[in-house]
Amino acid sequence: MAPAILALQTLADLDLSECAALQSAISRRRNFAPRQEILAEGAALSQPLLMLEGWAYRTHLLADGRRQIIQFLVPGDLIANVDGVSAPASIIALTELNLCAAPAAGSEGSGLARAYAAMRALDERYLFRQITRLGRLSAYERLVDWFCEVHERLARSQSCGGNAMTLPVTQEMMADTLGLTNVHINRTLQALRRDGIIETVGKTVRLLDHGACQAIVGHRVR
Amino acid sequence: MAPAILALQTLADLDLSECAALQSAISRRRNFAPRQEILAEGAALSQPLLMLEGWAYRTHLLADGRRQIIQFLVPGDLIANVDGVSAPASIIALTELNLCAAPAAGSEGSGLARAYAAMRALDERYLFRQITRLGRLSAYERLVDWFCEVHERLARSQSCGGNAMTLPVTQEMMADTLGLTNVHINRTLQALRRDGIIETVGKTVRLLDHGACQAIVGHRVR
DNA sequence: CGTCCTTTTGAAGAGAGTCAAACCCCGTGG
DNA sequence: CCACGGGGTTTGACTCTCTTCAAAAGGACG
Repeated sequence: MAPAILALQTLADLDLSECAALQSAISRRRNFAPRQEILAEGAALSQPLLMLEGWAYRTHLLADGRRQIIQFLVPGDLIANVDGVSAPASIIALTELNLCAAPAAGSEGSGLARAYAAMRALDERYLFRQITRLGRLSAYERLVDWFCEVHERLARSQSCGGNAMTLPVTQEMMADTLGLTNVHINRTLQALRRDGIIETVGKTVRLLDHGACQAIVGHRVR
Repeated sequence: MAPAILALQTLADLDLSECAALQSAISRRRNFAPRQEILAEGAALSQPLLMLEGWAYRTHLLADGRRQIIQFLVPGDLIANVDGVSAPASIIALTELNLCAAPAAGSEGSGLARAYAAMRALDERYLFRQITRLGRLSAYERLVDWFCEVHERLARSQSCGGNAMTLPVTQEMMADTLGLTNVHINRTLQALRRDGIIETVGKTVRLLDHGACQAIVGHRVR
């Protein structure tokens, strides 16, 4: 089963015709190479897209070269559109990736409509979380919180095995995501390894002590 | 004309019946006192709301007392809901305020539907901007950028005269919005006054040199 | 095996935080 | 009318997290 369908099914039950519509859309998927721009800032998008496989990221560039990565997009994520409104940030493929047009939701209360709505609500929740992370967490806490979030999102499409996940993300990109420098990311990762919070093998990160993560981040009141 | 209607009209043309529906909703508005909670984090919201008058803010609290203000809500802003999904952050009235249920949009391409969609897109754009602000701007730049954004949003409902606007916001709240401390906000405001960027009289702020603001913030690539 | 990207390390510096106290404004009540 | 109180603002001195700059080391790949 495609990761994207798995992710949507965790949000609402999809009936057979909806799964068929998804499969049909998937059969008309588009492929992107790493570093390829999926959507330019300021461009219009004629239809919502659904991430199928691979990673992308949404980013803002400042004229002096500073970059802020707004969020990463993983399988199951939606790229919403509003007719006549231009994209507020560009989206760039991080890995080889596939996406397709998100099939129409049908009637208001349909499973697909509910799944889309839930996914959009989740998306907003993650944006709020990113704001809190940047505004009020220390570097150490930002990394832990971010790892937890990424794990949660990958788990939704079963794209990670247990507590281990493979992140196609350089330390410089983590820095641009978390509002830090690559140097400081590097040092903070060392601290996390030293403290037995994570274990890294190449690009694979294992969250060793999920309880400790919750404790660190978990002063976040639900 | 109600500020909220003015704001929506800047986003899409509304026909007479839509204005009437808005007026009717406004006649059934609800009033909130300062500091009153409009929506608790984790609570469900049965219908979307429309801000009519006054200010509110959306906020996250951490268990150790740290606070992040996600965004301010001003007249014309929508508070979206998704059935069965709980609110990701609480909303609190900052001033005496009025809001009402957002009237149903009618058919897909109606003026009201387009206005709502455009407002939601704007909202997302401001969230992205807040992320970039927190992640990549200095304290000085954050304040300038934030003042520009607030001005733009108030102007939409004609809630500010020219370049002057009255912000019912303490320096401590600015700090919790911009990821800084109240002490540092205070010192940075002094720098802005010294540099002739802003002028303050009580809670009223005047943006003196809109060009300079654009230049400071304007390395933001459109 | 050389090249390019990424990670790692060191030393020094700056921006923002912390703590504590004074000051100011403004509404309240004696 | 003025002392009182309380939130908000301002100031000073000191600290610390994170940045900057530069260079070395590691790894993947043609």
